[in-house]
Amino acid sequence: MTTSLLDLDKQICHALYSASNAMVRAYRPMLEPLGLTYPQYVTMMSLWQHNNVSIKQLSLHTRLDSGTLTPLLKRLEAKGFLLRKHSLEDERQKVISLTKSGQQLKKQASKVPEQLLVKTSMQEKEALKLKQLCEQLLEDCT
Amino acid sequence: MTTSLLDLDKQICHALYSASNAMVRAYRPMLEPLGLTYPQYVTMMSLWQHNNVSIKQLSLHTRLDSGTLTPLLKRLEAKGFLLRKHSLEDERQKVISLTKSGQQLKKQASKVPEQLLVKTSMQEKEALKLKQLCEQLLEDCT
DNA sequence: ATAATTTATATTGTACGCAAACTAATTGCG
DNA sequence: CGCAATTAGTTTGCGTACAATATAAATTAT
Repeated sequence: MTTSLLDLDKQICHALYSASNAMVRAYRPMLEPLGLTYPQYVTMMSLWQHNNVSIKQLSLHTRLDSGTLTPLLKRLEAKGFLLRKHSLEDERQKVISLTKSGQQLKKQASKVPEQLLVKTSMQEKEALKLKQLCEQLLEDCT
Repeated sequence: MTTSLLDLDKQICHALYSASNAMVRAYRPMLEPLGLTYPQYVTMMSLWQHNNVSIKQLSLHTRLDSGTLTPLLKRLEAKGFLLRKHSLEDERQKVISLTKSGQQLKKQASKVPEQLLVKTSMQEKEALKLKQLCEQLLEDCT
């Protein structure tokens, strides 16, 4: 049993992959009361910042692609959190707009970030470093 | 449009999630010639280190759960990279063992880590920091 | 203006990720 | 010993993730 670059325990990407999955898992019990999955929560966060946007804009901001967003948005619409109207200026586009219910959900969601932080032993400085490194990797992979 | 903890651009987890997805995407063209997806590549890396293991052991090392591994291993078996024999000592267990072809694949795979590194602007020190932070988060979420 | 190209979104098919429920083998305990 | 509890792996069902393909509207180039 020799040692090599392929050793799983040396792989940065495997650590990243596992951490991302673990993070999504940690969110689940907090998001379930809101009726959201993690990607749906990301989408709602985007819409709470910028309402009445096209799917393209939403895709750029959330980094979820349109093939993922189309069915995801249908599910959020089915839950009554948003509407998918087609744009009048450009018939190709759809305009995604929050319903009252979707807007109100933000209040409940506002407790989620702190709930998660409690779980974490990470200092703020470290956390910011992690974010910066992820963004750098993201940049390189794009 | 006010500012809040829920702003997507402030979210560490969103950066992590996006980076992980981007990383898997970046691997794809390198793994496709080997006939592997990223989780399959992770599994093969584990087996190149420790052959003839149970699914439980594989699950602990790869951090993929058994519900994911069962069908994934069937696909790797269908591709001729491994065998799923049942254990003689404990009839509940399966022993996963690489075929000749699965062992030989390691040679081709050995070029993958460097190919990916080339894409990256990250210094080795930074990369190790990223790995360490991911492992810390993983620990906290577990 | 009409054709060619580009753009926005939707659809399809394959492969995870994982909770939950299930099956079968093994262990532990009274 | 015998049965309850545990353990290993499988199955099911839902929701992504994403390449590839399709469709329709808008833009551009001729």
